[in-house]
Amino acid sequence: MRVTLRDVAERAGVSIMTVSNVINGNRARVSPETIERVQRIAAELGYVPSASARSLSARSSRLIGLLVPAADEDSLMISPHNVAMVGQIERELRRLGYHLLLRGIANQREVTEALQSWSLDGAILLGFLDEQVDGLTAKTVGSVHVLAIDSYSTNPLTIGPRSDDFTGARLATRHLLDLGHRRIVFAGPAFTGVGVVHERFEGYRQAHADVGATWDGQFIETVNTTHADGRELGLGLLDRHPEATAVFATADVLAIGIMRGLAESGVRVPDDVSVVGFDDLDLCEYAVPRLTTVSQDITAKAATAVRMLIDSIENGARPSEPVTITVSLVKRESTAPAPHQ
Amino acid sequence: MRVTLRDVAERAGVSIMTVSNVINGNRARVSPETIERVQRIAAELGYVPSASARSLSARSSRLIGLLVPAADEDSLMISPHNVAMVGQIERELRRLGYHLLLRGIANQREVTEALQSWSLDGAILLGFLDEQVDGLTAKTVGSVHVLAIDSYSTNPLTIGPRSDDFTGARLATRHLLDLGHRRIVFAGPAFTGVGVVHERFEGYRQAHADVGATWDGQFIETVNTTHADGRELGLGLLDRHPEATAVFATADVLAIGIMRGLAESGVRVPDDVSVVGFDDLDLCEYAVPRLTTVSQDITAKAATAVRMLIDSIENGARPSEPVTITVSLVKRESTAPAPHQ
DNA sequence: CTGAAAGCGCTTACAG
DNA sequence: CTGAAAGCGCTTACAG
Repeated sequence: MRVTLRDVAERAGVSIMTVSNVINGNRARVSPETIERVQRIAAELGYVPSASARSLSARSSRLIGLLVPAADEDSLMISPHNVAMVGQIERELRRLGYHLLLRGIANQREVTEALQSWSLDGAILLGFLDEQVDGLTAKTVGSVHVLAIDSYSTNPLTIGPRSDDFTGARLATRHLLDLGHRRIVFAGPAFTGVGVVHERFEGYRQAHADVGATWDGQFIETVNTTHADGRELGLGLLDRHPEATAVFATADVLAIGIMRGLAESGVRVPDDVSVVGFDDLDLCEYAVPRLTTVSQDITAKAATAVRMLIDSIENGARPSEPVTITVSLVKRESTAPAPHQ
Repeated sequence: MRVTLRDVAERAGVSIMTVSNVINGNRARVSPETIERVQRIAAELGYVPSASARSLSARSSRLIGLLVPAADEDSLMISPHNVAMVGQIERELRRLGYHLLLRGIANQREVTEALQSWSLDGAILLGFLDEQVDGLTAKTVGSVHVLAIDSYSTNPLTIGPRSDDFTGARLATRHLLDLGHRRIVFAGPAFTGVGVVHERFEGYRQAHADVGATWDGQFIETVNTTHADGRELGLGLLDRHPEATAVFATADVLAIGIMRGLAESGVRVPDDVSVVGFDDLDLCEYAVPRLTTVSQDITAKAATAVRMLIDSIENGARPSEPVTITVSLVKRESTAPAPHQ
């Protein structure tokens, strides 16, 4: 049987309320001797507060949901980049005395269920598309504080942190331009007028403008963010773009696939073609050659997300605008001066 | 304000109990018309049951904890291999109507707190050392059903699934032996007389015995399971073992590091030295050459873990012995016939 | 500094 | 087929 407040109270010869006050650190209300005695007895008995009882009677559950998209019968769709986020988020929440409920979301309707059933104090959306974030309304989220990571949705309910995608792409492209490259392929998934990929594309464009380089729409290659698609692109790259001397890929996995495709078709990286990625996964260090890429500060992003959310929960300070997390360029071995043509 | 059973009951003109029965599918007890009406009204009102109220009054919380080791101020220590496990476990639990609480554990004492505070129905230990698993007693786990994945601890409280490490290593080593290799280095972390690495070592030894090959204790290389340590080993491998023609590494990341070290020191893989890994991470396909490795059936392992745990919870059928998950050898490009010496 | 009462939203026997 | 009562373990005003 579980040890309850009542058990501790009886043993200590005080009321349940007093024990509750001691456990919750409302010390001003209890005499030092009582505090000491109650704490000792609680420890002896191995008392652990019941979180469900707490969340039922108090307004707060100290439970945060981490919602991640999941195709219906599929596993969670956590990208390698987001994996690190999960670990960091858990750590930050634990440090602040919150617990984490990890939940895959197969369809919009599940969001409400996920948020309400455990009376979550808040929730973090990780890896959702902007359209999905747009779809959240006051009705679906209720009174739960929600925050989306890496979202460019303008939904005021979900404002959170995101990496500086624009600057990252601009740095990466500028690095290539500075090395003398003028025919740089942009490789990434299809994009619209808003969102992560769009921002990275704009950064790529801006870098060209920064140095007065012309830029050609021909150089956009739309591919899925997979190693296989990257390899495919790498294999045919110089057939499609004989003048190209560099590639900026919107993800490391993609970039590494491209490097493989290039290698298999006899193109040397970086001697013939330079390649830059985005994310700075561990993978980059393992690749041959080591991949030059844009590094995101995952720890900062996770910590910021948690801080914003908890702030919003505890102080009612809903953020008014997104926080941008700084990125940096990590130069490794996959980029070199443009070859003379 | 939250919609409660009472709200639905009032609107439907029935008692709270009847609504509860309908929501929980105890249909035998309610007339079809009432069921229909209650369901319609619950949907209209957007009723979502309160999980904390449920778990407080019922014996079941339908909450499963996923406990993962975490150094005190550190992020979760989830290996690449275990990442996939998390996603699969969440999916299986969701399919069965359970929720997942993800919790980092910095010290043994936190286990009790984690298990009791949310009245977990059960918990899965992922990535714990056998010694830590050994330390769990009836007192620390209370009445919570617990299961450890990939553990060789003999603790009867934590019996769960684990990959067939012995057979995996045996297959990998046999593959090398069949290719004519007779000087095969075993590279892995330090191990004792029990545990995952020990099992893999025994498999390595057994494979030698299977073909009547002699085996030399000199060939054991103790390294951390990191790319950096692998590279270090690869760099000096032929200095330390001039006769070696192959390496069996207990992890893919390690194997890929070894391949890099070998390449950097001018040794060709697989022409001069063959390398085999363990895990079959996505990484293996990205490596150059693609890594031959032992594949674990992660989906099966996760599904088995969840099935065993839920079975234990719902039917009181505590497993009496561990379930071994089949492994297989995936031949890729990092292994070739032994060179003539 | 300490306590008795009400209530959070549900489920579980027990009646009818 | 349907319901009234008790209780799960806590917290929140409100008294004293």
